[in-house]
Amino acid sequence: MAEKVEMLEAKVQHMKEQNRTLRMMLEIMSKKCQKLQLHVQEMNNAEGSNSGQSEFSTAQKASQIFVKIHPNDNSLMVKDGYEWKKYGHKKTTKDNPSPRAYYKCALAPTCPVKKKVQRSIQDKSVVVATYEGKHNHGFPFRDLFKPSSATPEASIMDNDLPMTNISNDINIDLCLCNRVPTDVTDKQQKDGGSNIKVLEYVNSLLKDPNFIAPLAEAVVLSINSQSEQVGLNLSLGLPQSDLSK
DNA sequence: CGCATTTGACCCGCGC
DNA sequence: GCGCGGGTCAAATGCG
Repeated sequence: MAEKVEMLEAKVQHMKEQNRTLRMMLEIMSKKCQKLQLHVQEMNNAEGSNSGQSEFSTAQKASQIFVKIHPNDNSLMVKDGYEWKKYGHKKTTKDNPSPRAYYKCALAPTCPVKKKVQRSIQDKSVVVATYEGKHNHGFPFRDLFKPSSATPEASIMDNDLPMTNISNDINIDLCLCNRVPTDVTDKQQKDGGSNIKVLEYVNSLLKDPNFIAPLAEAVVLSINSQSEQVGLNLSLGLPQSDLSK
């Protein structure tokens, strides 16, 4: 009996820790969201003074992400949580001798989103994924956090999305789920030991699917509920996902 | 057998 | 008008 009570207490303690971590993350996300709102306001003001310019549309603009892969990996597959159907391939292109693959979003037959994937001409261990269009369906959370969808070697390093300057931190934080523990960036190394411990703890939590899926959903819903006030819709570090539909 | 991937052919826009 | 190159289609192929 006493053992059971101890076990339950331990569980409660564990849940409390998880809760605290979740709250911390939500707090951080809220702060970032506030920064984002400020930046959007600045952008809107700037656009207003630029009356002659055409309207900015993220749906029309192609965005790029850079994904580090294993140098021997020739698959040109970029795991970003969505399902993609390959519909074309080019052995070489004029500006880049590496093969290029063409993908369509396979999650919805009517989804217009396309993706081009090609190795970077500068760094062969990096592939450049170019996204065009906007998803007209929700984001597949389960697929994103399925172990099989997180390529060990692949980690999103940087992106050139329209929101890069203002929400890069958000992207990097949430993309940790795609990282292996050994994949420590320079930035993380500079942060010192305490951050590494936090990272280890976060990694242990990230291995628990029962924790991950509700966490991600809660975080994104929280952000989006705030973002709706300024007409924004954030993604999990991914280009132009549409979570609210 | 069904589905995903591969790959050569074809289409179309653009520059000369 | 022609050639080139990027993008797409669809038959062939491979795999579970």
